[in-house]
Amino acid sequence: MKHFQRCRKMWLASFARFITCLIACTSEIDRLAGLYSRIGRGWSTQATQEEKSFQTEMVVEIISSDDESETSLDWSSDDEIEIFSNSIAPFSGHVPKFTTPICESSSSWTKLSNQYLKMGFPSSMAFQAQHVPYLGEDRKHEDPVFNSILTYMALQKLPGDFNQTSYVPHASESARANHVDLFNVNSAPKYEAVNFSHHMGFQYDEAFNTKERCCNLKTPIEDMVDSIQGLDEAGVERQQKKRKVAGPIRSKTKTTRRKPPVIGFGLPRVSSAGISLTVQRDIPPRARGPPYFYFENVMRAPKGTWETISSCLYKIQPEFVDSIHFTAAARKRGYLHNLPINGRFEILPVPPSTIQEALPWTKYWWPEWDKRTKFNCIVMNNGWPNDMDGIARDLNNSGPNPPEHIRKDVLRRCKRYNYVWVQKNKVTNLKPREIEYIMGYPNDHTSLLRNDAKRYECLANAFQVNTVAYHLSVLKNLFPGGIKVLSLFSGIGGAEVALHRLNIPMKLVVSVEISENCQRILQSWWEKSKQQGQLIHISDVKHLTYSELKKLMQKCGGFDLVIGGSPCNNLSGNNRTTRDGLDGEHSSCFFDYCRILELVRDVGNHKQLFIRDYARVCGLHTFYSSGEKKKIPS
DNA sequence: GTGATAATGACGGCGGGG
DNA sequence: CCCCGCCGTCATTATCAC
Repeated sequence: MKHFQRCRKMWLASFARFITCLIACTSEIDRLAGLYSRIGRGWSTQATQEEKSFQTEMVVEIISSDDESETSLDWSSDDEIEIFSNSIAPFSGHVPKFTTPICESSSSWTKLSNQYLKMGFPSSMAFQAQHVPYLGEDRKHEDPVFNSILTYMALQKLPGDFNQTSYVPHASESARANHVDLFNVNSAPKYEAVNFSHHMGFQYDEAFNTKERCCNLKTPIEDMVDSIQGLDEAGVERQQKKRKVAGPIRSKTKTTRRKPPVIGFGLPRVSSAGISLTVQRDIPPRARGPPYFYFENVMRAPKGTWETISSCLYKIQPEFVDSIHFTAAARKRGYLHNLPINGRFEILPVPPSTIQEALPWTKYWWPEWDKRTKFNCIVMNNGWPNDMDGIARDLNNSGPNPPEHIRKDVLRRCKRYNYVWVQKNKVTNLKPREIEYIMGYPNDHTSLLRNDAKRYECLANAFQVNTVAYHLSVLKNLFPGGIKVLSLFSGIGGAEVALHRLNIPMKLVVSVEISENCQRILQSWWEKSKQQGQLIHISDVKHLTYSELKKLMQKCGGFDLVIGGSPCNNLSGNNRTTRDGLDGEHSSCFFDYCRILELVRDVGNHKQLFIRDYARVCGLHTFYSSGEKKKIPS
């Protein structure tokens, strides 16, 4: 098996290289065509109908895991797709000459700026264009400038929170040497370039399509490889050889059960175009919506955690999704919900899918031996100056070709803290606005916090908007007139931003969030994005008692969606001191989520509540200690 | 008190090798 | 099947300067 896996990897890598060549041609044509056609007609304020329908067509549903009985679910998983995407070289490797870093304090108009002005770009943008490191004598590489300007234009014309005013660098950011912060690139949509993963998914699946295979993640990877074997006969020969040595693969899979992959029920960029697949998901009748619910938490929780979560939430199987399929950073999370899973679509614009697309200016100092194309999970600890200086010291002391052990150590630290290259041999961590961009939030969403550490904390605890929006997109047709949301553990409002990006009107949002900073951020965004509905803040889930909730629901007429990701502090692998599982101080709020969800459902259905219902929901856990017991009607 | 800086492993999945 | 090393992880806490 291991021989075969190695062989499979090699084969997939070679196939990826083939596709890369193919795409290098097609995407360049597409890109240029798109670029110049947009120059002609300008940017549309929103995605065109064609773009929308194309996106919709790309949506198919794929079964992600084996259909075993719920008693023998195995929540651990691996990611076959990642192997595929990671086998691709990060970028071409051609690094244009860039000798003089362009200083942000430069105020003179360059010839190029004037050219852009003549083309009709606003002066502010033309001015910013000269701050891009592509400029200089090597004029072959000015396309990225164009792209940046165009994305900025799209940004300016996007509705709602994406048409913020121009970015003025803070003093601290200005001091960030050589890091040319092409302001709105950070929050810019990515219309201009054909998304690589997107293409990969399309082409990859096309290969299946031509073989008339059902592209189904339930299909063993061996079959997938078989189905595209025609493209690489040599690979098949190698595979067959290995098989002879290693023995029949399928007989082995009977004894060693394949774990479900780290992807959910169909992902847009790893699915096939034009193949309609449906998913039969077993949701017990008593769990069906409305009201709908959506729960999120870390995938790599201590053993048994997701079994407990599932058993408390109607034994529905969670879908495990890595946001790496939606943006440039990994974020392995479990999502448990009773939403429909057919008819999902991605929100536009799609975010950049690689580091190089998200932060293009880092390419120039990016050493060829750093093969990263994706960030690891965005966490609170982003490294510290001493560590970054240490990397520079190590590399400077080791000459132009650092030895293997130095490279390995540097790479390990870069991966751990998501460092990016901003000078020769110099790295720095991601800045808050860059994280906002990758996480799918509007520019400066958290900027009212002056403390960067607090911003990092808020963002590390937030939803990845594109991923969540993909799941919530099915609500668009269900609630055309607007939706009433109970948002538990709202944080910085990932769910709200996602709904807004989906253009689903929020008639009412009751946000339960204990952090005042997060409340302020959500309130600020709510006003800034000119929401028409009502936003109510509640400070703590513990305050949302039966009587309070009943009062609330009588006033508003019930909720359509209960959404939230309970605190992960005691579940995260990063926690070295208090990783206590669901019994932990913070993570036990999960049981409050269950309690409130059940209340919403029962009050909404005008059911009479019994103590045994609470006991069922809460187990023998925290609920009875919160003083609520006395208020339970008997 | 606040903010910046810096240091602190364990756990579980995974894959290679015997 | 087991062992072992590698890898990644919505974090917490002590210390110091202001």
